[in-house]
Amino acid sequence: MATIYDIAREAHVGIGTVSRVFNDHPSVSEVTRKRVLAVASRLQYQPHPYARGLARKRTNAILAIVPFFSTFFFVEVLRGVQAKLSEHQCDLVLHGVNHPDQIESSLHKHALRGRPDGVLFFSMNLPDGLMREAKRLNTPVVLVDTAHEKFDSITIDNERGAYLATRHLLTLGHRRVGLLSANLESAPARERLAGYQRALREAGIAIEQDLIKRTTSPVLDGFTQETGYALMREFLAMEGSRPGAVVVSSDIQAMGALEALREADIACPDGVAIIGFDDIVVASHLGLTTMRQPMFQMGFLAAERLLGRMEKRDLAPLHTTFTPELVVRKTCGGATRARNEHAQLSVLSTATK
Amino acid sequence: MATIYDIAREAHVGIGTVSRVFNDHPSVSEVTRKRVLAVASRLQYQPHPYARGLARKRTNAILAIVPFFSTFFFVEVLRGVQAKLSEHQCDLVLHGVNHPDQIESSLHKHALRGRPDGVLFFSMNLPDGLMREAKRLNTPVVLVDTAHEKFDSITIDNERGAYLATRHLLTLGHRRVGLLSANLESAPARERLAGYQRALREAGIAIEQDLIKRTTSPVLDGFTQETGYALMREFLAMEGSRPGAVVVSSDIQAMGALEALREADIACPDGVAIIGFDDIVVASHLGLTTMRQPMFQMGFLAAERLLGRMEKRDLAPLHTTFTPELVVRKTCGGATRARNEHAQLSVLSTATK
DNA sequence: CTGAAAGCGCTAACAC
DNA sequence: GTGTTAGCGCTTTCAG
Repeated sequence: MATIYDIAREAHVGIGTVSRVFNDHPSVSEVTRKRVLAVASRLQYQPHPYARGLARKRTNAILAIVPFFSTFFFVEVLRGVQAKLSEHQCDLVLHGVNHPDQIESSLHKHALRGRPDGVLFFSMNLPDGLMREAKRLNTPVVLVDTAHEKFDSITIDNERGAYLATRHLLTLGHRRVGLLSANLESAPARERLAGYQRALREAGIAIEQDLIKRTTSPVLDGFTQETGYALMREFLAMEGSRPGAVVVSSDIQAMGALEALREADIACPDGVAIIGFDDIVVASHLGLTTMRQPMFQMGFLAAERLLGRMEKRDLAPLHTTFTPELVVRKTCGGATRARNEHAQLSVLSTATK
Repeated sequence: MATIYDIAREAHVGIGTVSRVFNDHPSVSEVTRKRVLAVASRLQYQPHPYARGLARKRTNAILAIVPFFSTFFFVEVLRGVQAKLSEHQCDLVLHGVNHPDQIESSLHKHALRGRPDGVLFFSMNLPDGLMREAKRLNTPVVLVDTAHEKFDSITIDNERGAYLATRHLLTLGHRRVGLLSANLESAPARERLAGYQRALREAGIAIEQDLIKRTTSPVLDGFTQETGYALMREFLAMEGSRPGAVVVSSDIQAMGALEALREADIACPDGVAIIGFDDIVVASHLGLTTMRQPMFQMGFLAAERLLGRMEKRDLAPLHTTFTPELVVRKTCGGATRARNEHAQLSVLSTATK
């Protein structure tokens, strides 16, 4: 591979000039600039990113730490991240975590060893180790789908999402609506519970504990198809007092719930209506009415914010919350939504605290 | 951040010695080694990967070019890739491609600019541009889920998979088994068709063109839920001559097919049996009997081979084929498979050609 | 505007 | 064994 020396020699200029040309430095005459560029392209010159990184003291790489266990969500977000990053000649290095417990250990070995210019941390509780390292190295971090007061974050308003989901059901005329929750140890699960309760309260409907089913399973905090199935069976076992509609705290659980209904031979919108949360890819295949999270946008914004933070590090952390958007399909009855469901901006608020 | 100079000074040794310590060079006395290590850990020293890369003339990064549109598959494979890579202190940089057409252009801007030590290329036809660049830079490439005679590849034996799927149905007693195919422009679709036909021929069953439904849709080569739905409806419209079982060329299409059945109120194993292909995550949720592709293993092996290739570049390309494995669930009737379905080695063959 | 020179942090010969 | 030195390819003063 050609280096600046090669092209400097052939273009009869100094290496400094070559460097300036490739850094859009203003003080280079148009003629020499062209000459340099010509030689460069003839020699198929490409700046060496590592040499550049060494000299500039940055790597032009951002690290994404993602949970390999929640595929649906993070891949979509990553698309958004890359969309933004590719505008900036920036590499995306991926570090997948297979299990939350494994974070601390795997992180220390790998994570910041590569000295990324910034870090995107997804969906998990920010481990102390990472936090300390990031502070020590002064590496900007933006949190996605999780939060911490000391760092920028992009999150979903779970409370409001569940509130809207519940309201949708109420609007459709349901009075007995249940909540199929997850493990309340998890913050999203708690927030979604709160939204459900608020909607009922506002509608003047008493909250019945029997209509709130939850799990203590630690596996993915209960956000699994299995718990969805099991908890729906509990609802079905209620016989006479069974709810006519159920807010399910995730699409993946909704899949299990739907299976339980199918097994029990209960029609879905008619026997029991169901609304999910997330809008994972298969939701549309299943005709699942659900609350969409604007994943691509979240990723895009996350990358944007990280890039921005790399410039101005000392501003107070910014916290942006997206509101999930209702996507009406078949599992609740009601109108079918128009086909073009994409690309709607749904920012609720960005707050500094 | 501390550098080798800092630690050399404090440990009263030369920088060469420090370097040797961190490269496990044999000729360092145990005492100085310990002293150096002590100082290093006190100063929280971490070798700078870029400086190291510059000096060693390699980046310790491998590039994965993945199709962002076939999420299910590539994330699983990536897990395998990372499992292997993490044994080698090697970064995984991700480049997602949103649409096959976009490869050439997006690649030239981004791909090898980062000078990865190796490239993993997924599921798409190897673009000429990439091929030339890789040859020019002498960067090893291994192909995953796609092949090219000049490069190593890890693929799935689609013909055999479809053959086994069809045989499963025949074993279950079906005589009229249909094939719900995709766009035959795509190699996997053609290979799966071939396997289906071979199974019938071997069983002495005449191949009826009416029992082979396909699409000409260019969208993802027809591997979509929509075509599955549409083609299954064609089968259902056959009335009297309708097949009792259908081999579907992908799980995603099988989802559509199942929906068509549900709509038509036809029971699944009993009215029409269905077998899919891929074993994407949701297959188990749906109780879909299917042919599993050992994705994690494929990724692991791909990384292993790439790492190996980085050592010995000049051997003839190796082509490894995995055979899909039958996973019996509910959509064909028959025995339910044991729960522990993971981690079985299912290599068929590695060939040099 | 442009050339020369001093690093960036580390590896790898090369002497001793 | 260990210190010294010359790069790796590029950026960035500093003169001119």
